[in-house]
Amino acid sequence: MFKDLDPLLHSQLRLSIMSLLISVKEADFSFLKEKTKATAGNLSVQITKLAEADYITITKTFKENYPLTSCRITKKGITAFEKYVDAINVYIKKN
Amino acid sequence: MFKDLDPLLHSQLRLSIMSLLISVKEADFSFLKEKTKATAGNLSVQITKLAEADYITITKTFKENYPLTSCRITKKGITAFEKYVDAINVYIKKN
DNA sequence: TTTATTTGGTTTATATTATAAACTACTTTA
DNA sequence: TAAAGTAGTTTATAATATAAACCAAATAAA
Repeated sequence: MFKDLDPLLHSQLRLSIMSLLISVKEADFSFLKEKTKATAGNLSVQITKLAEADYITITKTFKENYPLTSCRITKKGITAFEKYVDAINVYIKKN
Repeated sequence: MFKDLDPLLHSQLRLSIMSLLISVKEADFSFLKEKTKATAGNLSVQITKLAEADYITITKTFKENYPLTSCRITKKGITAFEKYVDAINVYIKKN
């Protein structure tokens, strides 16, 4: 009846991050923080989890002397997201 | 950008329960347990939470000597569910 | 008929998760 | 050179989900 919802994606913040990365392909920490309205700490934790699952890649560089953390979604991440979308639709599509 | 997802509905089991109640209108404990594959304890906890929020009503009767717990979705529950559907669509609709 | 098993749950203890607060490290500005 | 700002990370705590243990009554088995 109900497919399991990938617990890694079934989290408000991680889902927002993935949703953004699906559309923009690359986003830095500040952009994600602003769009999601998350605290920096929370965002840091959640992108790390997504990266550990290979759903995104995190690249750390410097931009004008400041550290810059950039995120990109991976193929695995896209697949997982699409699977999540299919699964949640079973729940939210009435009847 | 992202609407908040009602935390009461953003739970796999509670969402399954609501999804079922949206379509069947009334369901007893065993039915929900079977469809959701939840443990009885978990199901008991989650329907109680939904009832406390007035998203469902719980009616306890007896059927052939055994206790029978029936659930129905309320208007408030339907509204909340519809709002949740709108919100989650912001996350899962690519672009 | 008393013992075990099943039904239909609830309560409670634990594991997991999410979150914010506190902290680190460095840069810029006054 | 002290204070304030940038860009994060780590950690402590609160909230949540879940399963295990439990309870009460009914039925079946010995």
